[in-house]
Amino acid sequence: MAKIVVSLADGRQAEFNSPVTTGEALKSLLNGKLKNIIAVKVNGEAVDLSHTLTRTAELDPITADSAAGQKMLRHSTAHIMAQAVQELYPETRLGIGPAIENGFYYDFDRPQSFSDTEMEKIEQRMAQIIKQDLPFRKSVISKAEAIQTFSEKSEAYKLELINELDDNRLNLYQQGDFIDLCRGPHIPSTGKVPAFKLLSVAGAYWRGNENNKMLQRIYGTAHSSAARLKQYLNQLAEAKKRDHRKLGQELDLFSFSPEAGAGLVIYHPKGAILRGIIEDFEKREHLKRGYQPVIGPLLLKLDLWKKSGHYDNYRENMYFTEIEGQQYGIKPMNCLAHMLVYKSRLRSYRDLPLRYFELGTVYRHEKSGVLHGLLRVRGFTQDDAHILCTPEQLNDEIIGIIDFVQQVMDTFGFSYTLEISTRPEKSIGSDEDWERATEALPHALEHRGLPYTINQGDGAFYGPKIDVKLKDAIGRWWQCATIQCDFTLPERFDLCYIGKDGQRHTPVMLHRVILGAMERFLGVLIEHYAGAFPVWLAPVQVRVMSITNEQDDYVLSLAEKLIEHDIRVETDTSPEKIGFKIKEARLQKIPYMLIVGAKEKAAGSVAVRKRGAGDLGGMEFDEFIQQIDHEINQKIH
RNA sequence: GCCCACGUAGCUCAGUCGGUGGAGCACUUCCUUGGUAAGGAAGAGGUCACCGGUUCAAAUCCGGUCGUGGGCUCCA
Repeated sequence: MAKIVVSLADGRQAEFNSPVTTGEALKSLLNGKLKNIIAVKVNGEAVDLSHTLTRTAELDPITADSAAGQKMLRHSTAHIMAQAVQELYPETRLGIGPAIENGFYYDFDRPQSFSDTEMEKIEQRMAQIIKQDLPFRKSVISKAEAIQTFSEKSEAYKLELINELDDNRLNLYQQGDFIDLCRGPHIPSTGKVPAFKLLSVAGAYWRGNENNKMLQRIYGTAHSSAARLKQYLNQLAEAKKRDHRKLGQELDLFSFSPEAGAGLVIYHPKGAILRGIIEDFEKREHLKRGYQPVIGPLLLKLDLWKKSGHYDNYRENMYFTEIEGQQYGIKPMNCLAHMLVYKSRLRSYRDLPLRYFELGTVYRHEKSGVLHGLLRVRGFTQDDAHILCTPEQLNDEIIGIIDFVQQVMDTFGFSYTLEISTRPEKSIGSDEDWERATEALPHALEHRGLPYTINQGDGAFYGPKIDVKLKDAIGRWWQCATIQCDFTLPERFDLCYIGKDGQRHTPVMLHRVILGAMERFLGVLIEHYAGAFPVWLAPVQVRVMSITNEQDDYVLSLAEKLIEHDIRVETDTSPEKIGFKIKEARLQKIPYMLIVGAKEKAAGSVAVRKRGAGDLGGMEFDEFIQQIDHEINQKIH
């Protein structure tokens, strides 16, 4: 038999005359030290440390704190949790249990739901299993054997998975008496889990299909050390502090009222100002880029929604009403009125592209369980536009929108991810049009060298789309900007333009939003800045406060001057000590405090305190105005 | 919509075994005029989300409705 040569990337080598496990091979390469290594890549493929090498290979150790290692650690911890659950509650049947970002889950089918005390018991049993240091043993079996094994255990969900697999060689992993169907690889033994915690229990449909049974999903997390776990839990606690729902109340930006209805935002003065600032910014940016403002009605006749396809494809999300026997639909999208603007006269190819912009308020019937602060509501306002252009102009228009998105996101300091969503099952339009549109989108992104992922079957019913997603405080992604191709609606509405050839042609339409919904964007924005808005966005930019009530008149005169400079200002002339006034202004995250006592009043100056920087000392009033104006104009964040 | 949990003063939260509800902050009044993260005192504030049931008696137990939270499904 030929010699087996194993090597590491740094060139270290070892030779063996007979097959060895990867674990043994690594031991001899690393002088017996494996402490943090839980698996290994063999010629690029991740395998267990118990994997047997039969030929020469390059090894790349996977440590517990690497990305791949953490994922494996979490996946193995999911198995340990399943073992604990079945030992404690043998009537429980298994769903699936993968690693996810920052943790893992396992889905269980059990007649009773898991209570808090049961969760604690599960956690304790897991700790015991980890202490026992049971090895994860892999075995490769045939499909028939797998069916036999899981039939004996009455694991119907596992059987369903097995039956759908084409491969006749399946992997089983066993630790103690617990056996699971699993591709692997796993950590060598249960004792290699340094720190874990169960976090929550939630319902989850089997295989993500709402027609299937709802299972109980237990979420948990595992880390390569107790310190890392603690750090992660701290991070979660910190994230909660910047939750926009909490900040929205603390900063008096908005509220919801059960009396008004779920998912309907009540903007308080400061929230309304913030939104207004963003809307003003948006209007200017759109005008700069050749968009024309238009305004459509909130209700349109039902027949129009039938014509557009919304009634057939989007009815369950719409609200309807009746006026003098005539049926109306409340708009869930803004496109219809924009098409009516286009249709109001005959268009020439010389008119195109036409870019209609509207801060359009829409209402959608979202299922009650999905409502979520400002991030998912029933009434919201989109920074919506519809671009009508010739097919030849399509690419440039998409590129223009992508650049627009990039510039706006840079202004707010956001990073984001791009996704292309393709044709869904429920859709209208010809195969040919879908193909054309689906090609145009990646083309534009590639033209700008932007990375993206594909989201199969997640497009709108009328066309494919590019989605821009932003992250909230807890790490959830929310779709904000979206660019959607549409060849269908212009046809349905008989839109046309006269081409160079004197003939009628159908224009192409792009639906697009930049911020998406003002509500959602505000929510993400609040979390992004943790409520400490840059000066240009802050609802209150300056609070002027007196040291003693002797200076109240001076405070009021300063406030007047600031208002003349278009600075948003509040005054504090309460008979409190200055420390108390500062505390209150800090809690409101106001960017600048102007503190004036007898000294400043006499000199006509101000003492400036800046959020994050502290006491800046005395300053001439004009100097302060210059400084804050600069910050506002440059939109410094 | 589905699963689980929760709903007590404007806010954050106590409230034991079923026996007519408390604290801190905020608010009002008074005192205090103090130079960079909480000065002091008094007062007011509640149909314990709502509706129904069990009970001599319900914030507490049960059912329903509304709302909220964590998820699933679905979307900006």
